[in-house]
Amino acid sequence: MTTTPQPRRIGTTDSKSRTQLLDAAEQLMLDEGYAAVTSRRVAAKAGLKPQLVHYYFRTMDDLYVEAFRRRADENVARFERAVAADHSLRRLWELNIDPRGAALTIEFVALANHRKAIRAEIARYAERFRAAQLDAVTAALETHGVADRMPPIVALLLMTGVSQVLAIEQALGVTQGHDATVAYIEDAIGRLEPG
Amino acid sequence: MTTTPQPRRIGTTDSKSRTQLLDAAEQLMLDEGYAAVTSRRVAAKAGLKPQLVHYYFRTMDDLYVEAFRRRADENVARFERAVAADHSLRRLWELNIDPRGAALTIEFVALANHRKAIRAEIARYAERFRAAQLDAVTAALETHGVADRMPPIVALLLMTGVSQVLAIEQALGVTQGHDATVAYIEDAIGRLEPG
DNA sequence: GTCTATACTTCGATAGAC
DNA sequence: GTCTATCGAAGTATAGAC
Repeated sequence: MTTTPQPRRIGTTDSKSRTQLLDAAEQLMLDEGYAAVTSRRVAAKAGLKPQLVHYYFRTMDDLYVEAFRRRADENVARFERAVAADHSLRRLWELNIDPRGAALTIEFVALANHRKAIRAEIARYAERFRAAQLDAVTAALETHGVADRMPPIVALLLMTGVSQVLAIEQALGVTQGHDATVAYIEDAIGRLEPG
Repeated sequence: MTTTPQPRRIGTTDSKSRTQLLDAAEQLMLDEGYAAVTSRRVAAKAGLKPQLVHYYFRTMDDLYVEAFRRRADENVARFERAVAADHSLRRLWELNIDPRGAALTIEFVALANHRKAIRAEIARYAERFRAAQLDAVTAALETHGVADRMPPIVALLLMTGVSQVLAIEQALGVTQGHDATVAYIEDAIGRLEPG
């Protein structure tokens, strides 16, 4: 008994409707969370019929994965452009502390907690992004001659962690100590990179 | 035009069915995410009829808030017991690095992003927990005479951030650099608190 | 390649029986 | 105080018309 490969039943990748559906899905997830990203609501926001969601994306999972991948690719590209232009520790910190998209990240991570397809996709992305960031941090710390005192991967995880917490709490409206923490880190960076 | 106060339509707080529903909701949220916490599925898991959810909790939001509050109260109590028995930096770190409940936290934060009632409840809890932890960190850093080099609130946010990132990535199956980071922090604590 | 008609499942919530 | 019968809306997905 072999598994019959599902007919993909999918339109061209550059279809206008397809792009509209992805845009609508992303906006909905941002505004109301992943539970609001249903075929009916996505279609309504895109001004299309609900059945089209299943034409362009066979299942809702496929839509989620596509939406995530599109955003992830864009993020990696943006990061690489920024770092190529200015590979300082300060620039890296600025990129991390930007809370745009933090809500989107939370939603996708929550989704990943119980959808295998999403989890695999996010893990792949996380590793790709981590590797790119690690290169940048390593180069910076070695330039400043402090890579032996703090391993670059540790610095990176600390930076990632603190910016994530700040973003989450900011969304909740809890901001006690945020300014002090940002100041502390920027002060530390300033000692390595004056000006 | 005054707002008619909704008849609360709620059973006694210590009803057995009520507790079963809360247990089922929590388990479901943990296993499959908040989107799976529907009246029908919660009831099925508790071995009860779906309509009972609306009897004990008028709306689904009320159920979410109740479930969160119950867990939050328990967490705060557990933290205070642990810290009262041993108020070292090491014990605090151990409590934070424990990834149990990280998935639950993600789900609730995701819910909070688009449900006002949940957001308010989580924010209240976050502030309560932050205050309790800050007391402990402050006491520890002052004991070790390093509170002037690193403000306690900064140390706390760094610790919270790093343990949160480790927990999330662990759930995703991404663990590069985790051991090194834990070792780095435990080494730093070890220098302050030998043994 | 694009979209519609349609099937069937599950949702939250209320009214009212016991 | 506890639970059931029932409603209308919304969910995913497929088969097939153009």
